[in-house]
Amino acid sequence: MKNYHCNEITENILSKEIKLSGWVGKRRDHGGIIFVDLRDYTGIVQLVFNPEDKELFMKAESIRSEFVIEIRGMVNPRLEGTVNDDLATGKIEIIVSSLRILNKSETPPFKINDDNVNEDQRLQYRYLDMRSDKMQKTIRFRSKLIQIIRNYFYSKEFIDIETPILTKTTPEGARDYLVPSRVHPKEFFALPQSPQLFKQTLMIGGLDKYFQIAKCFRDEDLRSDRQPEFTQLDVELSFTDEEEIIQIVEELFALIFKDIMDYKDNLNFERMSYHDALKNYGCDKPDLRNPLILKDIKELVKGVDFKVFSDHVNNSTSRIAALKVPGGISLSRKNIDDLTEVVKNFGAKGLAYFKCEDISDIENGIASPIKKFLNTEVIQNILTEVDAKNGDLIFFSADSTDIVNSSMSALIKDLGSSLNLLSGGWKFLWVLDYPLFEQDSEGNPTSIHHPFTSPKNFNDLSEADVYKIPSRAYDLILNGNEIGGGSMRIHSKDIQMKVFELLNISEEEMNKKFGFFLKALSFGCPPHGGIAFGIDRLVMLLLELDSIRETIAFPKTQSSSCLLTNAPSSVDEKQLRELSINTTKSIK
RNA sequence: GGGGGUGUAGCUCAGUUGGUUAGAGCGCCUGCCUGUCACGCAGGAGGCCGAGGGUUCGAGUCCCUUCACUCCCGCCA
Repeated sequence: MKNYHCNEITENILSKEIKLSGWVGKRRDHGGIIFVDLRDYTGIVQLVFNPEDKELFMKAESIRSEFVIEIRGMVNPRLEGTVNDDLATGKIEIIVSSLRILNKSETPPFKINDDNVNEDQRLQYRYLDMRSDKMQKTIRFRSKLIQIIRNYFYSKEFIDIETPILTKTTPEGARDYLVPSRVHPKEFFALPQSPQLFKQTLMIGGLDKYFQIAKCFRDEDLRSDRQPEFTQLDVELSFTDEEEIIQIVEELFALIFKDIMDYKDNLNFERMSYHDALKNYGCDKPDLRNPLILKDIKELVKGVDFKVFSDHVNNSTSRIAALKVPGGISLSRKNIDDLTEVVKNFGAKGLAYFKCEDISDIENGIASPIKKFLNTEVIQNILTEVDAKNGDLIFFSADSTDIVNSSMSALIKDLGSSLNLLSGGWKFLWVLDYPLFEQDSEGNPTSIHHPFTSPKNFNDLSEADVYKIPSRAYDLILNGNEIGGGSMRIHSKDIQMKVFELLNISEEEMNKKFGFFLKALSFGCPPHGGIAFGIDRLVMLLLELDSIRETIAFPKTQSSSCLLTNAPSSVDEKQLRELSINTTKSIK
């Protein structure tokens, strides 16, 4: 006899005897008749226990929530007036003839599909949480996504290669998770932050088209979209260029959206330079669904005797920007105070604004706490620059370029969602023309992507201003979230050494850390490039989930612990001795 | 490393200016109930108020320390 799933029980198999197994969702005992909602991952079906069979009925009285049962019974149409339209199987029910209790269950700490349970409870009892419709849907979606990705790359004759999890520590970048070597006292493996050097080495090894669904590890602080171990789609090709990689990726996303997103329209991939992204949106991952854009007004406030502006007018590392919010006049004092807190988070000192009540009358029609510092001509020029209309609110930010950009992009993001300004569904954006380097907090050059990214032209490396050297990097942004990034790589040892040199890495240091790779580059490395995507974050975006933890079966909490297993945990002295390890902090 | 929020029954929460025996809904247990599907009715059990310290005649409530969870900044080549 076939073992059915709950959603397979339909009016097509009426009066047929079937076998069904699953979990008890809910028992409704009416004394003379018992109803049980039987649940599996496909849905719920109602079982009916009648009192004629005394033994069966008594057994049914003993079952409780989350018992695992197997039943045999007859599929019956429901009596008139007892049809449940809220249930997919609400037109039928199963008259049970035999019941096997396959396993009992403790009373669960929370109901399976209760969506009002705190996350720490759900993580502690992840196996119960997983029985919920939402988790089932997410985890199965993730599996299908990975299946599509694998099939796509296999069909394009890419090969799937596993790279090591125990590998060599990579300096710079994120902190590594370290694994002590027992055989080599005082030496450590590191878990990979990404398979970057291995995949490039594969190219040198003549494995032209590589992909991997790779686990990566970074020992940094967590966020709602960041986990210490995560899964990356990693791709690398030889004898290729940016356009080919972009085309491969766009084709993949077209397939994903068609197959599992139920999306009929053609996807539209826009392109924007890094420079334009920062200028218009203050960040390199703009959300194109958001209509708000920044305008530079430094030139317009040159002669203004107002310290907030004048401090930055002649500073080349400062920016003065205006942000017009159409209809923003309706924002209350409280709203604006809250937004001020948002920008203060990013180091901004405050948030000045104009309320445009009547732009034809600058004397009386513009309300602003900073109006007294500005003459009519300056105000008029600003209104013209942002193309203000009556009812608009204009925010101002003046500070170092970094602070203006980060605070104003946060403001744009906040206003976009709080004022419901987002429109247009799925917006993909390629950000191109990144510089090779940016300045770190100590004023030294650091790679925007990673030090293996190729400069646009090799002789660009002799450019006097290192921050102007263009690179061959590209990022893919979806609705304001970075989902993938890649580049054409350096394939010449000399260029690679030159880039290390510009990053102030001594020859001795580069040989110690990357010697194996520099040597490999010298043995006929083909031109190559690739890209990588964060799978967890992609699932989160596609399913519009609040946190990356929802996409991972067994995620870590914000303090990088696992509530299910209580990892990490202390270890025996004996284990430590074997590894030649002394701990410096006492165990809590 | 820094800032914000939360922590009271199994779950989700309320708890006033410090003042008798700390509450509710759901869940759980017992009994009754033959058409429910948020079943109904009656009764019942269940609390180191996250932990430690302090102020006070008296602390869930005030103060200090600490832990856990969470959001954000830094960080994440």
